[in-house]
Amino acid sequence: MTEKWNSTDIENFQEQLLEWYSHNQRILPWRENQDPYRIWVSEVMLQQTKVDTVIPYFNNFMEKFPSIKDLAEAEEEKVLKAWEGLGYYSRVRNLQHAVKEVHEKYEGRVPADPKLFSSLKGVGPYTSGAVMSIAYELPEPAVDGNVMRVFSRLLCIEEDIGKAKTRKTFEAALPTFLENVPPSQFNQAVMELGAMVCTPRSPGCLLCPVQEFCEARMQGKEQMLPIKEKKKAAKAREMAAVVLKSPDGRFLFHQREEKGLLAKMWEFPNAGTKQEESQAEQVQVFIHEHIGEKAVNIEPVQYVEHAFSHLIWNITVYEAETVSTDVSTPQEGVWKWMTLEEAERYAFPVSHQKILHQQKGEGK
DNA sequence: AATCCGGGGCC
DNA sequence: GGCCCAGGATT
Repeated sequence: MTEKWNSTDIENFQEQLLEWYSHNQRILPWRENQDPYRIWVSEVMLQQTKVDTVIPYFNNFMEKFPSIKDLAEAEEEKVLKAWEGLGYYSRVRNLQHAVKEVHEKYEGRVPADPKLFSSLKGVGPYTSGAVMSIAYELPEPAVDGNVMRVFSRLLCIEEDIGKAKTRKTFEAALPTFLENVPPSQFNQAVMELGAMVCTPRSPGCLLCPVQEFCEARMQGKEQMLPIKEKKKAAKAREMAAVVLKSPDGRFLFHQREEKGLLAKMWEFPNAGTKQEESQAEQVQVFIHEHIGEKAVNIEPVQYVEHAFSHLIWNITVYEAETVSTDVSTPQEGVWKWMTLEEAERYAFPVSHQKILHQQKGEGK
């Protein structure tokens, strides 16, 4: 792959890239220092998530959980709440699990050893390489989407970057490039280049500090790379959710299971509905089975459309009232009667935040 | 190796 | 509506 590169090429490439990075890098909160904990948190937040989205979450998270110890000792509910709206919620549950391990086994110090660090929950090849190189200056490759895009063009690598195996091709090419440079600067420079210049659509080759080294550019193929297979379209699912209100102004909420979609997030009672049958009747049955108590004034009040990557929820929201103040909760699962104010302490997926907002009169 | 797991912003 | 994003765990 790199047979065309002699050591002088490598040096010139490194110098031009690092020179560019030193003047063009964005000022980001996790670049203030090389605190391994801060770098780690930022890298987990940045998984499949854009920098602009992460910044406010990162600042808030650091305010609430400034150190390994703080996060290790925090209540899970509070941690999940700090992640509310970011998505991929297992990231933060895995992060807290791993941080507890660091707190207990390593005296609160992030191990400066790729093998040990990689063994922690939620730390894969990318995150390990990123934290080890950025925080500890270890010459580890950190191959993410940016790196694969930049190097697929640079070296004209035509493997499908959607395949799991392809990452290894890039990891194999990188060690040469990591010689005799500060690993933290080099890895971040490649990612910054991918984010700012060597972008997915219409790459800014004319502004690129290493355009003269780019094999794809020489062959006029920069628009064709990287190769990535297309994904299937999302499937729609009809749902009904119930805003069930008791006479004393509390609402029934449910916590989702420990595994699967939106694990451990809170929500209004809801279920998938069949299109062949009357949805209002299905809601009636659902309430009866779960509450076992008569509900009155059942009526549709809102329609929520929510798209995930691979799934679309079309939720019709119903309001209903229980007759008695002496309300019970269903046998199975975790349920809670709360006022809307109390519910604010818990983490809800965006789809159900839309319902909450409507109920608070912030709707539309 | 393929699938699951969120949400937002861009075209 | 499709695509992409500083990916990892599970099957």
